[in-house]
Amino acid sequence: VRPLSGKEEAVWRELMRLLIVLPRALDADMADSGGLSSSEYIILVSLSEATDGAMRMVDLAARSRLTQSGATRVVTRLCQAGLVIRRPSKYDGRGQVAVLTSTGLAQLRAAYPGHLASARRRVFDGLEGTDLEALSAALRRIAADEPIDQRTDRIRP
Amino acid sequence: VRPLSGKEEAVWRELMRLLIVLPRALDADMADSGGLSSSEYIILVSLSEATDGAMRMVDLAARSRLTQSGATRVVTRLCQAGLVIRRPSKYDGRGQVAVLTSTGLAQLRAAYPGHLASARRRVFDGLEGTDLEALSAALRRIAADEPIDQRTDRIRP
DNA sequence: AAAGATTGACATGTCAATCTTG
DNA sequence: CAAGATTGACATGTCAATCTTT
Repeated sequence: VRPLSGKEEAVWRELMRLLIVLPRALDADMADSGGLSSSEYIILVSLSEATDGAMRMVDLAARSRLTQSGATRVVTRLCQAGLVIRRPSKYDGRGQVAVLTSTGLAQLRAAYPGHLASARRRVFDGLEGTDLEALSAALRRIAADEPIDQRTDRIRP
Repeated sequence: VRPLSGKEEAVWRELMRLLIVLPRALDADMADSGGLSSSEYIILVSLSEATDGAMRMVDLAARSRLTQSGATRVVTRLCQAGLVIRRPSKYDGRGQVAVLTSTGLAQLRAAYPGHLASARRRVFDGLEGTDLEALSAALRRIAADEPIDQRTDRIRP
């Protein structure tokens, strides 16, 4: 395999730095402001965007890009905190559905301003004058994987 | 704070995806090929680039962007595997120095081709025709922090 | 007191195994 | 048997406390 060119090397280093530094910074911000971890936040956002604030565990795992077991763990935490409720699927005896509670929605809304500020500060403040379309296009090509289709609580094929 | 524009939103989503997906993909590749985790790899690379393959724990932690305690843990693992040796600093009674062994260097070299292939496959194969300079410049501005100065094994001020 | 290094307690999330239903 | 969900065992890395040396 051909070694990295100088420019590639530069991209690689920045990318590796980002992978370490950015999650830490964002998580620290979140801990300060809302008290929600990033995984918890993703789960809540996913639920809030779904119909009736409800999603099956598999879909939730796919959407949040956690393992199924990881999703189970996070949802368990959120249930204990009263932000989410678990109920069995009506259509599939194997299925469990996580449902966002009103408390959960409230907490999510309360966390939003902090997250926004964090995104601005850590990412977009530095990107004034950058071609954002080119940037997101480039990022989209890195570690590209299949898009995640929206599914519903039904029996699966 | 001003909400994210459409373009910003797109960048944000891709960035979040990357932060989750890319480390997993890279770690999986590494586990397959060399048997070194990414933290172990970073530590070994840092040592290999230092004079005499030796570095103080603090500097190693800064360079690898781990906590001091995190660095201690990784180095402990590497010592047990015989890839690194620990010795006290000659100049500072508080200091410990991690030294790359010949076995460690060999293992690092053995892991290199796999890492290169992984970098190409996961990142650069998708970036054909992308302006790499613009990309690394953009990445550099995200979560920017102070650069890490190269230090030596001496008494500190 | 401050810096360097380590350790204990803990949080998080993965993998493999397990249980239930389709 | 395959899919969905969960649990046990484990790896990794952080924070706070501790010990030693400056």
